[in-house]
Amino acid sequence: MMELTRKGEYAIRGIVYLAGRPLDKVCLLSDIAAAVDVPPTFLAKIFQQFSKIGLVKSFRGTGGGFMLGRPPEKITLLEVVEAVEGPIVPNRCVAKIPDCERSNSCNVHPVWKRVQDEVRGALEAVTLKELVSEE
Amino acid sequence: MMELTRKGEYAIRGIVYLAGRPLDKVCLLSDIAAAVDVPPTFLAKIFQQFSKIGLVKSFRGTGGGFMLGRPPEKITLLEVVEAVEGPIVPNRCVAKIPDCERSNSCNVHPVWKRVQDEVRGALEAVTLKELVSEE
DNA sequence: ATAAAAAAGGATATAAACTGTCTTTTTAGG
DNA sequence: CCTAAAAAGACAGTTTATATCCTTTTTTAT
Repeated sequence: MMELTRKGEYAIRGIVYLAGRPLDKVCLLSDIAAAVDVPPTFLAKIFQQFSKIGLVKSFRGTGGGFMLGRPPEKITLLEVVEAVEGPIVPNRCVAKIPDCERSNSCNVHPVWKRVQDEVRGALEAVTLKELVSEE
Repeated sequence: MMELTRKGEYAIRGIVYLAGRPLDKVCLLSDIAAAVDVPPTFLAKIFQQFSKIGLVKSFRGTGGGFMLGRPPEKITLLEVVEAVEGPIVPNRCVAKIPDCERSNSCNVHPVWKRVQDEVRGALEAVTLKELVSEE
């Protein structure tokens, strides 16, 4: 239960790798994909999503590729995960548009709210800077 | 992401309802299903899983049905959820048999471990007793 | 201008998981 | 023996996940 999908896993690997490269250098998608061992076509879709919300900057044409959209310490793991997986919603009742009417009377509801807050908190507390392995 | 399935939702509804009934009374599955608005055949599968691990006691034949296997204050929400959804595993790397070898060197790994611990903790802190609505 | 490089976008395909239903079997009571 | 009820197993439709492929657009270099 509550499992990150491949897409999420790949997304993290890809952007963490990018965060570990020289920040002013454009990286080829194919290079990133090879480095983190992810199908290039799949990673392309992921980076398109990143690009749309500014998590990465993309450059087309010869010499093109990707750069981090912001310094690594300004990008949280929560942003990365939600970019590709959507919002953290442990149960429908705590979604933005909940599809459960009894939320008010339901005693389980606050539990899911708490789970949601804790997960979001844990992911928001971590930035890409802390995730790049320094050696 | 991280969403409880219908099965999980139904499981909670069903067993919380049972916990709110007189504890020594056997309840018909069909009655429970009707009360909590869940397809009876689906709920049957769920209660079979409950029964196997002793969360509920089942009685076959005429006059049969289900009873809570333990007092409500001795059953946690975590048990109920894991009974039908399997273990709480936000990422494969924190599963019992992880399929990621780099767990040692990976900086993301401790984050998922933390998420796992917090979710489990939040669900374990709540018992069925607290979930039955008293009015 | 043209060709080549690279990302963007769209369509498609396969497999797995989710959400059930149906049928048969087992157990218990009257 | 007959009926009530859960257990067990098979099956089916839908949705989501996991990609891949192809075409288009943008940019750069020749």
